[in-house]
Amino acid sequence: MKKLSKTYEPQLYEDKIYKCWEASGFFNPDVCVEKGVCEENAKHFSIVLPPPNVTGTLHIGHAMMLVIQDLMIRYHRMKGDKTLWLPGTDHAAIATQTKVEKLLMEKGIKEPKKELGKEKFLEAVNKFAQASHDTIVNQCKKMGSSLDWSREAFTLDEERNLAVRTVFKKMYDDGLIYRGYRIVNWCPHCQSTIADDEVEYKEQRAKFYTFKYSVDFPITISTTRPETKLGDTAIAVNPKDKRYKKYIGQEFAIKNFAGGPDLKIKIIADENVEREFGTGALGVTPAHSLTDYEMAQKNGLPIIKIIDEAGKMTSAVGANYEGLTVKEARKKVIENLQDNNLLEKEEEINNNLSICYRCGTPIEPIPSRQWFIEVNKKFKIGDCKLKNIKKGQTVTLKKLMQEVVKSKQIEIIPERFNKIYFHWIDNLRDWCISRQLWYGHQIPVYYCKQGFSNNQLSISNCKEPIVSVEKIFKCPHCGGEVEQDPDTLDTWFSSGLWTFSTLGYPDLNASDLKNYHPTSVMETGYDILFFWVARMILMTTYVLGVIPFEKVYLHGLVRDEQGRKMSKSLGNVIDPLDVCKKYGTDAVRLSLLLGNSPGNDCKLSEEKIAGFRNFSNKLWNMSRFMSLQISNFKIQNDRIPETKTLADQYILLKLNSTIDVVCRLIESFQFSQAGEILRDFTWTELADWYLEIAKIEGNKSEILNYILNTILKLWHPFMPFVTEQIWTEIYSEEKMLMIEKFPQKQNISVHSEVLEDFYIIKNIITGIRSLRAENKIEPAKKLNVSISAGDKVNLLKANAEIIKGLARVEELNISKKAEKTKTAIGFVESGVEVFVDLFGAIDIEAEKVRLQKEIANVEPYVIGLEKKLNNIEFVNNAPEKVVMIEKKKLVEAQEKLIKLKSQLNSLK
RNA sequence: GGACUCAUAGCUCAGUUGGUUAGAGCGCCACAUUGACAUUGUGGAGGUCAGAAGUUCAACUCUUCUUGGGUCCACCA
Repeated sequence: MKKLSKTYEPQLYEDKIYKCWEASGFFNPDVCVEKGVCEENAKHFSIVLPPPNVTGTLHIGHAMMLVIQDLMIRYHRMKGDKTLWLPGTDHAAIATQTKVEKLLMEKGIKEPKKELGKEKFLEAVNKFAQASHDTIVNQCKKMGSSLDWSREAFTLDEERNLAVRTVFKKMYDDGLIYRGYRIVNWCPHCQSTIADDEVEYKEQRAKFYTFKYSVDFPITISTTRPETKLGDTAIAVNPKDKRYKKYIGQEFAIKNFAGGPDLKIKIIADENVEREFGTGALGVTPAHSLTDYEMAQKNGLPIIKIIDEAGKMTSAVGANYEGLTVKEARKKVIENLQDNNLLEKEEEINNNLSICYRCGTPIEPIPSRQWFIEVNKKFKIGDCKLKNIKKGQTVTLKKLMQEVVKSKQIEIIPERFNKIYFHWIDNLRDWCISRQLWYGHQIPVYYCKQGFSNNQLSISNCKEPIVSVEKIFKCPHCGGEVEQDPDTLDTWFSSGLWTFSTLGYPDLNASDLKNYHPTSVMETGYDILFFWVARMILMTTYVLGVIPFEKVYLHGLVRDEQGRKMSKSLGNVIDPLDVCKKYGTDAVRLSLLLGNSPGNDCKLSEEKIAGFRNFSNKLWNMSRFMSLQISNFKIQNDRIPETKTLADQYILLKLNSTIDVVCRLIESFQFSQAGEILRDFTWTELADWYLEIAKIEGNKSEILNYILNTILKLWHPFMPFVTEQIWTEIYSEEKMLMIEKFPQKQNISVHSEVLEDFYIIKNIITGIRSLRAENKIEPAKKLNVSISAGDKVNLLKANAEIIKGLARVEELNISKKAEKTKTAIGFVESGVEVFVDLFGAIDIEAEKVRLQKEIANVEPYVIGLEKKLNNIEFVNNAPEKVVMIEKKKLVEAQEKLIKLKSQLNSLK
C-alpha cells in the first residue's frame, strides 16, 4: 500500500493515466473481448461521436458532449457490454473553406482562390484541416474520452468517399436525386448555393418604395428591392380585393421600364397576398424570390434571370443596367422613377434580411441548375427491417423520416423535440445538395463533352449525365472524353451517412456494421437536430432500411453565468483546456454533468468548476483517510462484508440503495440526478457521518475496503482520472479501474429499524449540537439524557460512544424518563432542562397523524364512489364513458387507500 | 402568424406517472479547528413554488387564461 499525497494534483496524473488507458487497448471492444473484459456475445452498446468540424479547436459545448458520452460509454463498458465509441472529424466543407480563405486573406492574399488555383488552395485547406484535426484529437484525449482511436474516421477520407459515391448512385438510380433548374439560395460571398436551413434571418430597417411601373399603369406596388422589378412578369393581388378584381387576367406592356427593359405584366390572383400590406398588390419577380417563383409556376409566367452569380445585373435588363451591382441598379431605378414622377412614397419598415449562416452575406435567390434530393418522390424501398414498412413498399423519404419516430423505433429525449421534428419535416422542401465549393466530395457525375457541348449530335444517350461510383474517363456511349461535375456535395450529405459509413459500409457484411449498428444512442446538441439528426435518419432508413440509432439524447447549449452565448467578441468564452489545467479535468467534467437537465441550456461559471475541484479533492482525501484505516486491501465485487454496529448496517444499506438509484438514473439519461445522488452519499453520508463514526468505533478495515472499492467504481464514469489514480495507488497498478465491474445492487434484507434507529442517533447528536449553538451553552462535560421512549434506552447505550464523540460530551448518563412526554428526549445541561424532538428525521408520531389524516381524506371519497357505482340508476342512465371514468377513479383511489393503510400498519 | 420552453431560497438549478414538513450547491450569518481534508467541519437564517381561475378527497405537479424572459419555424412583397 502506498500513502496518498495530501492534496490531489490533477496535472501530475492525467496525461499519464490517459496514456495507460490507451496503451491497454481497452477502448477497443475487440480487445475487451479478447482479454475477457466482456463476453463475445454480450449486448452491444455503441455511440458514434458527432464529428467536430475541423475548423479550429473544441469549445466548451464539445466538452459537454464528450463528457456525457464518455459517462455512458464508461458505464456500459464497466457493466460488461461490448462497448464501442467511435471517433471522427467532419470536413465541414463550407465552414472550413471560408475559414481558410479568411486566414489566407489575413496573410495578404487578396483573392486566395484566384491567386492560388484549385490545387494549391486545396493543399492549404487540407493542411489547415490536418492541424485542426490534431488539436481536436488532443483535446478529446485531455477530456478523458475513452474513444476507440483505432477506428477513427473522417467525413472526407477514402472510405467515406466510397460510401458517398455509392449512396449517390443508389439515390440517382432510384430517381431520388435529380438535376434541376430552380430557385436556390445563393451566397455571393461563398460563391455557392446553401440549403434552406443554412439561411439565417436578421431583422433590419429597410426602405420601402411605393411606385407605378408607368404613368398610365393602373396599379401601384410597393417593394424593398426596386432593382428586382426589372425582372417582373406579373402583379399578384388577392382575389377578394375589390380594388383590383377587374384587372385580374389582363396583361399590360411597359416600354423601357426605368430606362431598362420592356416588361409584360399580367395581373394574377393569389390567396397569399395580403390586402392590408403595402398597396395590396405585389410585383412578381419569378427568378429572384421563391414565393414569386411558385406563383409563376402556377400561372405559367416566364422566368427572367436578371441577377447573376456574382451579384450583378444580367443582359436581360438592357444595356443601361447590365453589369451593375445590385446596389448600383437599385439606386438607378429609384432615380429614374423619381425623374419620371412615378415614385409615390418612400418609408422605412422592419424587414428580415436573409443572410448566409457562415459569412453573414445577404442571400440572393437566383435560378440555377443544381442537384436535389426529392423528398416527396414515391419509390419502392429495397431491403427494409423497419416496423410498419416492408420491402417493396412504396414510400417517400419524408414518410421514412416520420414513420420511424412516430412508431417509437427512434426515441427522442426530451420528448418535446418530437413535435419540432415533425413540424420541420412537414415544411421540408427538396434538399439542394450541390455546392460550388472546392473542398468536399466531388459529385460522382460525368458529362460526355460531345453530348453536352453540341446538342445537335444524334447520340441522345450522351446528353444524359453519367453517374458512376468508380471514376470514369470515357463516355460509355460514344467513347468520347468526359468531364466530372465540378461541384461538391453539401457537407451534411456525408455526415448523414455517419453511423454506417464509419462501420464498414458499403460492405454490408462488415463485422462492425453487423455488431454495432444500429447504434444505441445519438447524443448531440439540439441545435443540429435538423441539420444532422434528421438527415441521418433519412439516409440510414433509405440506404439500409434500418434506424441509425435507438435513442436521440439532446443536450442544451452551454452559456455563461449571465445566460449569454459564449462568443469571442463578448470575451466570455471558457476554454475547456484552460479550466482543465486550472481545476483538473474531473472538476470540469462534473461541472458539465451536474446541475443540468436534458435539452435545457445550462449556465457555467468558474466558481461552479472550482466547487467541483473541491469535491474531487475531497474524494481524494476521503480515500486517503480510508486507506489509512484499511489493513487488508483487496478488490472486491459482490461480497458484502459483515457488519458489527448500527452505523455499519446503516451505511451499507444506504450504499446499496445509492447503487440502485444511480444505475437507474444513468440508464434513463438523468446524469445530473445520478451525480447528485452519488455526491450526496459520498460527502454527506459517508464523509460527514460514517467516517467520523469510524474514527470512534475503529477496526473497520474490511467494511471500509468494500466501501472504497465501490465508490471508486461508481464515480469512475463521472471522474475517471482521480478515481483511476486512487485505484492505482491503493489497489492495483496492473488491473485498471476502467474495466472493473460496475457495482450492482445486492439483495439485502432491509430492516427498516436500522434506518430509523440511525436517524434517532443522528438526531440526538444534531439536537445537542444545535442547542449548544443556539443557547450558547458551554460545552458540557457531563450530560444527562433521559428518554421517554423506553425501548430505545438500549439503543442509546449501545451507541453512547458515538454520541459522546460527535457531540463532544465527556460523560453521558442515559436513563428512562418516568413521565411520558411523547416523543421527546430531555437533556439536563448546565442545570437547564431542554427538550429535543426524538424523531426529527422520521417522526413516527407525526407520520401516523399525517397518514390518518390522508386516510380520513380518501376513505369517504372511496365510499362515495362505491355508492355511486352501486346505484343502478346512475349506471344505467349515465353514458358508458362516464361510468368507465368513475370506475377507473375508484380503482385508483382504492389502491391509494390500501397503500396508505399498509403504510400506517407498518408504523404500528 | 405557428409552436416550444422557462418563471421554485440572494444566485444557479433539482423536484418523472397529483399524496411526507418543497430540496441541493454556491453565497450569507455564527461557531469550531494542531491527526484524512481550510479545497475543512458544525449549527443557523432564507420560499404564498410568477399571477388568476378551474378539475380533484388532495395541485409546485393537470387544464385554461394573464404577465414577463428565452428559443425555433414560417412570412416579410
